[in-house]
Amino acid sequence: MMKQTLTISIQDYLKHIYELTDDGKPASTNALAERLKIKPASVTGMVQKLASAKPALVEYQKHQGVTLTKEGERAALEVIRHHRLLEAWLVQTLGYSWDEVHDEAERLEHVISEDFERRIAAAMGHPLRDPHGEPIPTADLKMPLEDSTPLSAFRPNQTGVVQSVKSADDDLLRYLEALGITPGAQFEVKDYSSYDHNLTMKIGKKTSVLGLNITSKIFVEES
Amino acid sequence: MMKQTLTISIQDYLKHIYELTDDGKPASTNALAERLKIKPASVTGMVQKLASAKPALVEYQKHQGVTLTKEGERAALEVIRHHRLLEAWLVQTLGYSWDEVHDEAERLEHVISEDFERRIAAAMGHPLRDPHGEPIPTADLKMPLEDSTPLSAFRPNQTGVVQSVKSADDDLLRYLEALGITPGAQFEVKDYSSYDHNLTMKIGKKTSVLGLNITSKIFVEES
DNA sequence: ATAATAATTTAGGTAAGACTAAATTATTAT
DNA sequence: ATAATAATTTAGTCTTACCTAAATTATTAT
Ligand SMILES: [Mn+2]
Ligand SMILES: [Mn+2]
Ligand SMILES: [Mn+2]
Ligand SMILES: [Mn+2]
Repeated sequence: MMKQTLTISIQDYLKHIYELTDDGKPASTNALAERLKIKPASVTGMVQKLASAKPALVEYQKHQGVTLTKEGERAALEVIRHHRLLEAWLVQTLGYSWDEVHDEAERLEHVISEDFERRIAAAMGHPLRDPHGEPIPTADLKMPLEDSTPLSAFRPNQTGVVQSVKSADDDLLRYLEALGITPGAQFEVKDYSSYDHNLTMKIGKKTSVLGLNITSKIFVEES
Repeated sequence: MMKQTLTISIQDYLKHIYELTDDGKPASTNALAERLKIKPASVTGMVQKLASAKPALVEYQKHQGVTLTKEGERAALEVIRHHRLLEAWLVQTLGYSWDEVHDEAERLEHVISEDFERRIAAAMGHPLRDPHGEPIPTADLKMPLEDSTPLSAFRPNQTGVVQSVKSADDDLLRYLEALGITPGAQFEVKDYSSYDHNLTMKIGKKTSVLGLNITSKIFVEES
């Protein structure tokens, strides 16, 4: 159980690898590069380093992409817990809106102490989700099981509740908020177009037509 | 008016140069190195860089030490404002004690946004001093004038009020708190020893004898 | 005024983490 | 099965910010 502090860069790599391997498949060099906004060549270099670190943080084989080791996953969950707790805290105590919190949390996540983490978690009563509806890893670094499907899989007459919005795009978040699409919102699917995959949805009194680009980022529970 | 973000290292150099030049005299290479906990040779290198930056951040001549330019001073005050607002914020909203806040603020000061700065300042009602009694630079980056003298200059029968404690040593801070020596505390000097410069002080019901090492770090106003 | 000492600077190196350009390997379409 | 294309890796640079060792300059004591 090594407690050596990982660099901010490494923390970001691990966090993004965690998110990219959510589907069980290894994260590709290019996908990681795009997420991290750096060049693929740089990713290869770092990934090789992480794979040969004292306790290896990732599993890596040339051209096969990367996955996290147990150690790497722990470190990733630590960063994700920081990030999501911070987002919740910024909203709850400083009046940030859900489209403003991500960038601030992105920088704070790497520098807060474990003590700070504990204090904000306790101050908020140990919240289970961040402002976007994403689950917050527990203090012992277990990621709560998710039970939600992408809205894009829904079809007319199905109803449900919005659980989370997986996006850090502040324009999109403001747009969705204006439509009433935020965690907890109830909706009914009214129409579906097989050509462009548009979904017509009723939320409250509003009816909105959403493209696949959006519906694939909204996760919901059927009801 | 350049808004290019300075590196964390540079921000720390400027902050420490500000504090070291408080007395009007330039900061020496060695003094800076000690504060920054790096080697003097490294300080020389950085200081040369800061002096020849696009808008120069410091004034520097070989063997003469450094002082801040207007630009450098602005940047230093920005960091110091962050630091002190953060310390106040940590105490007021998360229950930190005055001996716990410094290290946390030391890391956060470099990554919070101007928006975050504004929000915590407003949430606290724009406090004038940090938990150690140090003045917080205003939003337009003016350092409030200080009107306090070191306790070490006091002699028997003089009375006063503690204004600030200039120390980041958490052991010392806890010790002083136990003696009742915190900002706002009233005291009377009972005795002075010219041999060791010890001062015997009465604070509330407690009487304590403090050495020069401590009395030179406590700043007070006579009353 | 000199010599010893202290402070500072120069020179040369290292480690992180990025980049570009070129080479290699995989995948896809013909 | 080949050829074209896409993804990935290698090799070599660059910048930042440190370091050590050696040289230089300043200060202090004799
Ligand atoms: Mn986020
Ligand atoms: Mn980050
Ligand atoms: Mn402080
Ligand atoms: Mn700092």
